Amino acid sequence: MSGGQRSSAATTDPGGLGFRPLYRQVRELLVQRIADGLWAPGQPIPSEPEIASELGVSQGTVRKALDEMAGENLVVRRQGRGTYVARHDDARILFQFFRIVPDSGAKEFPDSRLIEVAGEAADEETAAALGLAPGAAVVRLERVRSLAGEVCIAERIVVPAALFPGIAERELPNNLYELYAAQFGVVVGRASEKLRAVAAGAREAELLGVAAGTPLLRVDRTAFSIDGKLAEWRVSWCRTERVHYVSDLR
Amino acid sequence: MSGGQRSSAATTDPGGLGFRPLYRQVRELLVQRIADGLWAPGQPIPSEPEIASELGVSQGTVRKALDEMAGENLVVRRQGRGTYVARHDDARILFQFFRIVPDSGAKEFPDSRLIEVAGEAADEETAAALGLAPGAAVVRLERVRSLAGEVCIAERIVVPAALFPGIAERELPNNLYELYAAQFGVVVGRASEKLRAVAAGAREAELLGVAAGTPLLRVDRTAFSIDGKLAEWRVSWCRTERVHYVSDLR
DNA sequence: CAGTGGTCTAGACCACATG
DNA sequence: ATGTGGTCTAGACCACTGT
Repeated sequence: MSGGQRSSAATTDPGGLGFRPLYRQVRELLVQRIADGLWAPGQPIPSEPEIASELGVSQGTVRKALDEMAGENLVVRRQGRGTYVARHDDARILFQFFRIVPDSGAKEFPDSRLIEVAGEAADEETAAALGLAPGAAVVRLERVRSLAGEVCIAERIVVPAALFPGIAERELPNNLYELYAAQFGVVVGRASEKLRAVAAGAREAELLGVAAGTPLLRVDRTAFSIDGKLAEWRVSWCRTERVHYVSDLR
Repeated sequence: MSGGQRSSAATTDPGGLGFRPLYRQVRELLVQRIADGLWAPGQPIPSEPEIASELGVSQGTVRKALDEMAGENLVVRRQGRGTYVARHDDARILFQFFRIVPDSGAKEFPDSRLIEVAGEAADEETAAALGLAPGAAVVRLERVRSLAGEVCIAERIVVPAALFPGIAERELPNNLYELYAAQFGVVVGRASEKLRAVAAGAREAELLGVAAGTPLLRVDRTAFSIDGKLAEWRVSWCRTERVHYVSDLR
């Protein structure tokens, strides 16, 4: 095995169908260990040489797998220290999942005031959004969020009860994704948002203290765990007189 | 020079200040060649071994530079064929810079109807947005765009006249970024958007055929060329009854 | 077939963090 | 001093695309 490629499942693909590089197989294995909670958020994982010898591949292959994972914010690499499983701490949420920013001033984590939390059966729209059967058990949560001391977001969050057993009876923190990961092993890895301008309805107008009909930014988010499960449906209505939503195109 | 690191400007940094890896220096050089138009959009660049021997570095280092550039959509790599300078064709614009999508149905390139184009002096707001001195020469362009046959976007675009000499006298295509690159050597590499919900003013209401006061999604875009120059300021007002803006968080 | 980018390995040295 | 990740090199082989 001096230079040259190992003969493994990855090489020679006479069928012509899928060809999976070795480093992707390694990546999948490592992601699985995080998804399974074998390596916990905030903790260091074994060093590159350790993983390489354990799996019988070269350090370069492990490196490539970890580099991809770092690019997806699954791990954090710190030169001289080690590679750590990423945490959903406030800083990360702010950077990765929270796009609403005061017009003048830096990003900050919004305060939350809980309005209601209730277990219920999914109606048709909810079931479709979460990929569940109509009538499946879900937990709905409503809250109002403030930025720079001003109420500006009304939020309705719905999650499958099956993924978060007993969540309705819990104390709910401001940062929900950290709770999902730490208490339920559901690590949110990506989300997709759809934005629209809408007129405030009676409910939103009341919660936000604006006149009905006021233009609001409606943000419709679907969040996925790192192993691909649909984890959350969230709709936010936001007053954008003094804040805006940022989107970087690159 | 058998294995081990070359002794170059990159190694040994006793000052402790900036340390620039070799592959970043290579990357900068290659980006410059694209920005200077030495390698034109759509054309293949020399192969990895050619570049490596020209610059006296290993192929792996060139590869790492090109991989970064591919990640920023500056080049496109095609296995078995070569590496090409990325073009601002419709498909890329749609993928990278156009986020408004019909509620049901796939992404499509919007039609444009030009309303007005005029050279003028930058007012204070425009100057601030484009990083120019107030009174600097700019070109303003207004148009209305349709998706799936329905008028849904009113757009005001302002560019510095200095970067685009004579643009006001030209025929203006639907895809402006391709024109910027091909005719003026301004390659747009990234953009930043700020989104708000606003009530339609008289002007937008007229252009879009809605009642004044209708909630509209206002998208405020600042676009930068790959060498970092502020290239365009664009404000779009969008009806979002049947379309929405997508934003992927990952 | 030859040429391109893509993967994999092995080994050396550098920068960084900690003891 | 030791161990971590980061850079750089050299070389082999694989997958893909053309001739």
